[in-house]
Amino acid sequence: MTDSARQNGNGTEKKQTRIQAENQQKISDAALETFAEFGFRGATIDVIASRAGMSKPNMLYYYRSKKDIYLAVLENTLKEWLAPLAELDPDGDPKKELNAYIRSKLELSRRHPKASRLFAQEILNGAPNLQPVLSGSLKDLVDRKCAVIQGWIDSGRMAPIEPVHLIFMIWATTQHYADFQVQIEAVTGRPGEGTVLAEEAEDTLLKVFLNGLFTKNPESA
Amino acid sequence: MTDSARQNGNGTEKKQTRIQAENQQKISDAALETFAEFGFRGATIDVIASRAGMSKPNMLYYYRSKKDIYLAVLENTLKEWLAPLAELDPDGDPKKELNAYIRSKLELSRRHPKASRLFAQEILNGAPNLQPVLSGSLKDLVDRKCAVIQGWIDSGRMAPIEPVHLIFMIWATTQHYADFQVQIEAVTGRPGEGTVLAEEAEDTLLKVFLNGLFTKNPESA
DNA sequence: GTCTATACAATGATAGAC
DNA sequence: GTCTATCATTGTATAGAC
Repeated sequence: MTDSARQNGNGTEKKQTRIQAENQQKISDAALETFAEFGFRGATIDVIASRAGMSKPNMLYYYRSKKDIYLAVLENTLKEWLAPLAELDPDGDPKKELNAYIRSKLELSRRHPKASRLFAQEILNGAPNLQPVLSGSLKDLVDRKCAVIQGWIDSGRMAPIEPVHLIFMIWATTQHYADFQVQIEAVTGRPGEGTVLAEEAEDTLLKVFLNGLFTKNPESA
Repeated sequence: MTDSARQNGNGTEKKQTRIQAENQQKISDAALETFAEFGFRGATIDVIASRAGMSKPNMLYYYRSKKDIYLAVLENTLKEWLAPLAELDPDGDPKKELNAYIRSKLELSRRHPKASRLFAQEILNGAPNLQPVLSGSLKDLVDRKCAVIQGWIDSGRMAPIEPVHLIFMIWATTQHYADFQVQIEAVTGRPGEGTVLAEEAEDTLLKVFLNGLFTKNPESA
């Protein structure tokens, strides 16, 4: 099958490959949507093919199996999902750095809510495919950034909280607008406005986090 | 079938009913665990019956269908899940009230993580069974509590944030420890310690929220 | 590359003996 | 109440024509 996409002697390999790429993209989009909604086991290749606008066997011409499709979309979205945290700069101003991190995470949640829900499903399922990443490169990254935050705390530049729990707080609050979009729209009575609501949340999130972390001489709890 | 549980002339109806109740409990526990992990479509009655320690037909003697089991566990956990918010007392001290709310939500997440994950699955699936509740009684409750919080803000007793987003922030941060338990354990390198980690989070959560909301004259963001 | 037809396994649910 | 056996349906994947 990869062969048929390659056997083309006149230098127009790109043309063949483009059709393939377009279909793979359609499949990826449909698969992301479906896996994000129902998880790996709940999603069916039938529904994915239907949403991708092609027949089931044709879809399986591009990916051997349901699992192959799943792993492809999971990996596709993995890099960009972990990217923002890496930007936290030890030499920057703590308040500006955290402000930027919260904003970029919230924007990611707004722009790629399905990716967020896909990860949520994978984690809820016990992270059978992501475990190595979570306890490997992600843990390493988090450890490093916790050290950065701890450094800011030790030099008295922010409130003394537990860095790792602050990171979890930021993940939770930002991803919430993607993962629980349906609930948020229902509770606010604003169906279809998930993206707008996530935008409107930015003010409150930043106020609470930044005021909470960077106010001098807080009253004792 | 309900008949056979009732036809018992000697007043020991409780004895019959107890067996039934015990089995229903076993099924509920197994179903909660399974639906929380795989969602409605991903969970199989085979796995549920196996985890409940009984045969598939026997389980279906207690509940007609997979959907019946699902709706039962969903409803079972619904009331207690929505309870804490109702306690927010307009006449109480804002800081104490929010402190108590955050603590009770976090405790709920710690004590019933599977219930939390069950709701997460239902929401991710598009809340096909909870929609009426979300946009009905839950919306009403949230609306009322938002008014309470807005009252506190208007009287200058807490920082001017958007009440509904504050509520979402609290839901997100507390439920995160249940819903993403696998990730949290992996990232911290402390497998099996999800409950402990949620306990340890309390300090940081309360510091950020209370300092963020109740500090006078915050620096501007 | 795309389709129809189909093999084969998994799943939800029931029948009927005990 | 509980079991074994079974059935209808759905779901994954492949065969093979075009």
